[in-house]
Amino acid sequence: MRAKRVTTNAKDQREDRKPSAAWLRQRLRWWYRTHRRMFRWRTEPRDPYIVLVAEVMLQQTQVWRVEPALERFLKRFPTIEHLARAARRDVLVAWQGLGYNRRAVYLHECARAIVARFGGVIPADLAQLRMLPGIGDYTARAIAAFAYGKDVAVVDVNIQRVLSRVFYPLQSQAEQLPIGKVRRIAEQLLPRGGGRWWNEALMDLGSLVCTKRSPRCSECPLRRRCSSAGLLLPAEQQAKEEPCYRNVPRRLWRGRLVELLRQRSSCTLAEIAELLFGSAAADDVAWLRNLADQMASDGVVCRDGERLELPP
DNA sequence: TACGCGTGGAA
DNA sequence: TTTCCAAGCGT
Repeated sequence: MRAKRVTTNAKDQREDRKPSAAWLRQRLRWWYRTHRRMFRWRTEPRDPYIVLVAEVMLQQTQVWRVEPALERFLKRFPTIEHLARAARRDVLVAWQGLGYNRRAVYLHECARAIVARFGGVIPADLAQLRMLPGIGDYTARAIAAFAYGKDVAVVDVNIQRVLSRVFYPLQSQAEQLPIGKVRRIAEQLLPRGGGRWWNEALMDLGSLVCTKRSPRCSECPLRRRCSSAGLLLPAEQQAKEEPCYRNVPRRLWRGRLVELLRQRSSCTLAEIAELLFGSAAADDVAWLRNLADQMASDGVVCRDGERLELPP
């Protein structure tokens, strides 16, 4: 008769499930061979410019939305030199449908900085990448690993979620370990020479299987050693309030304003207030002027007196 | 550190 | 219909 394992508490029992790095690498490499996703930014040989544009587009944005936008964008701006030379307005027009229009401004300035400072060669060095506008910790690591095959641990929200769940027993689908803790784990796990495939595999697993809501644990290659397999329950939602005007969140007004200026070359504040609010009352124009000024400081619009347009 | 920043399909 | 969410970044 087999003696029952003696455990002091439930947590210790879960700790036993933690997989070794070797096991994880073997399982994930096997899974990745048959389940990896192919994208324009993953075609070989890797083009760092395509990786850069794609990674900026992918910030907080789903793949299905980025794929067609990236094709349009690359047709319009085939090289980093084309992008650097372009008018800001054309970059914002090409950004249509992606949202977070400030990213287009950052990407444009990023391209200009790379042409000016690095002769148009996108850096492979993390510190140099981090100094560029719109390139944060994630994107710098993504470019180093995916474009140049550097052995750096990439931690996006997908990888953070996968590693959090695998190494710690989580009961809510919303829970995850702090980013710093996850990065330490990720750096320990990263196989030599695995900068590309390992990070992509973890990311694909998080996107396809270890999803935030309704994770497909039964299809997961890591389920036998995952601390959270079978534990995850839906998170209780808690919406937070956004600053609104006329019952519409401020950033929606920002989006509508940029979209309006994509269609028309130039408008007065009063015309825009009429189009957006159906009213050009003094309060509405004043509120719009304030909005436009902040957007101008973000670089997504250009205000000349009472006229508003996309920046040249 | 917490907040503001777009979009539109899915739940 | 409403709510939630998706390869983050800068301030």
